[in-house]
Amino acid sequence: MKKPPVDPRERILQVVRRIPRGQVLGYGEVARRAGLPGRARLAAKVLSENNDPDLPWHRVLRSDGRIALPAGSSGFNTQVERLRAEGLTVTAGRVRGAKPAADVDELVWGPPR
DNA sequence: TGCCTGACAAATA
DNA sequence: GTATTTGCCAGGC
Repeated sequence: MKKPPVDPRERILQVVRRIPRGQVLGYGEVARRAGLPGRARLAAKVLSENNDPDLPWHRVLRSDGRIALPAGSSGFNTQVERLRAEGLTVTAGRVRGAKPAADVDELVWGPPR
């Protein structure tokens, strides 16, 4: 079986990396799928520390479906632009047209046996 | 070792 | 629908 990284940070990055284009996840959801229930804030910190251009961090939103970063910020601007580029609609920091990536579990943990 | 902060979540008004 | 408060856990100093 595939053994996921032991480092919590790596696991979170792994989950975020498997989010399909046009789909989004919440910090709490990402943490839970990474095997770290209740570590939503840790996921946020990890994303804030990350510097990987290939990491679709912009697909990670708050439980309210809102952009986590403050409107007007550089990160906020980038996130909105990227989401729109994927066919989604962003209004007032809110994301529309996107649905929770429920099938990410299989993408992360491999084939569903 | 102890205190403060944080790209959060859920509940309440 | 938004604004506030409380709780949870890890990381940094």
